[in-house]
Amino acid sequence: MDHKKVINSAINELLGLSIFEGFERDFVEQACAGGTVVFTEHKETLFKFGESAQCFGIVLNGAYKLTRPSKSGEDAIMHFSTVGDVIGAFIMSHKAPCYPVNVIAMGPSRFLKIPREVYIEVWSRQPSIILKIQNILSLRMSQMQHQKSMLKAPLTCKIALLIIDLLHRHEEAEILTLPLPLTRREIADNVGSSVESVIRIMSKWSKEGVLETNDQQIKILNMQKLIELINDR
Amino acid sequence: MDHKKVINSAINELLGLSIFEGFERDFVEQACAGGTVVFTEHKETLFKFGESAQCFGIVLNGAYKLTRPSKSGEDAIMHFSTVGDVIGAFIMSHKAPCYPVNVIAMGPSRFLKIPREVYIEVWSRQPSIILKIQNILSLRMSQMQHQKSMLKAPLTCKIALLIIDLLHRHEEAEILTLPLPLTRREIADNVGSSVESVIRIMSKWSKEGVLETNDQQIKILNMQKLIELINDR
DNA sequence: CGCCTCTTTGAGCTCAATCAAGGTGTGTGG
DNA sequence: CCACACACCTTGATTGAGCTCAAAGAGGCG
Repeated sequence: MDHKKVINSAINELLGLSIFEGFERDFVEQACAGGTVVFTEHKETLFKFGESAQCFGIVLNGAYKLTRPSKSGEDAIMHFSTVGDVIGAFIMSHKAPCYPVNVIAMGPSRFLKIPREVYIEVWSRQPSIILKIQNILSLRMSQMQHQKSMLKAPLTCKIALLIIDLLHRHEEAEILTLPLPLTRREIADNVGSSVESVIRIMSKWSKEGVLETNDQQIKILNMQKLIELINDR
Repeated sequence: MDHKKVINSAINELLGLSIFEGFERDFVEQACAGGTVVFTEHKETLFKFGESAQCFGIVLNGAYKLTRPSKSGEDAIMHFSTVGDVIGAFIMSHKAPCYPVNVIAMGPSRFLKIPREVYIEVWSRQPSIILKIQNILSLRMSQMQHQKSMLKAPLTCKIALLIIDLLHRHEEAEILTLPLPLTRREIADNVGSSVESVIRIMSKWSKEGVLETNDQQIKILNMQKLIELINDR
């Protein structure tokens, strides 16, 4: 059966991710029972803010942005989820969970979607996996806090921080290209500024040889400079 | 033995808090094994940012602010913890945990301090309690996200949001006084602005009869107005 | 070709930061 | 008991980082 095959290969991918590090294949299969692999194309919405949350899951491929509506026009971006990130698991244990963010694909992406019941019956009974999730949440939290501590810093710092954070998603230190396609608008919506300001700062960096972008792929040339910017003020 | 008595009365208090709602007294006693009740006076530091985290615990009384150092002078305030809030539990399952924030008392406060081993041996083995903690974390997260979505909103909105959030800590809707003493500087450090700006906005509100403050106790007179401010833009 | 998204640049303006100065209340030591 | 330091609050004047508005070029796509 085709469906079965797809799930199996997805599970193989999962075994390589940090969340299931050290788990038996058997358990992972249980944890993904009833799961389906969803393909989303660029800008397609996976979950919608405020809707009843019947599923959670794991990013297999590509990236998603988590946004919240804000009256002032554009939605604010809360977080960028890349491969291996868990989305929606934190709220599965609520009584009547609603998604606290929109989840929108950035480029074509793949997601393993798992029904809430499986969380309740399998995940939430296994302390080791809840703790893994808690670690993911706590990492996300710590990123947000770092950002928050830079509220009074100039915009350059905030953008530099975002770039460094995204770069640190790779295990390997030598990779210098951001793991996801990123528009200036998305950067602005994440750091809470306007597109124009982001553009002004980044074109200055391009001229100075700090980074280069083609087709929304951002490559860092002078990492040291960015780190200095973050620490300086 | 005196120590025993203190702990016992602390456990009685805990049974009334939402985190241990529906738990047996027996389990709560295990969960607090080795715990000590700590008194901290105003401005005293309970935990220090970056230090090895050997303890976590629960606020019994009063309030604490969680801050992060930021090069630009004053520390940024990440969160205000009031009665029943759990501090530090999220990082207990890390390999070599360090406190990600300073924890500083706001007014004389009481805290039940529990050693890390108890977390590892008791808390982390009990899914129901990990889930409770996850809910607390997720609430805190959701507050931060709400704040983040207001990044582009004018300062008035941010302050109004903070006040409403703190007010919602009470179960009872009719209480209109903030549950903790709050200086203008602390408000500024939380929303990421300067003291002077906060003062300008709040004195305007005082004149308009939206709220009144005496001795750092803030009382809301016109809640509706604040809610409008948040929603308007 | 027209439509759309993304990027870019310039000009002007605004909100809130900064700087400066002064007021009040509390604690501390001579 | 007074002098001093310190924390907090207040108000005014000045300034600047970043926002808004406007206009336009560069792909990509049906």
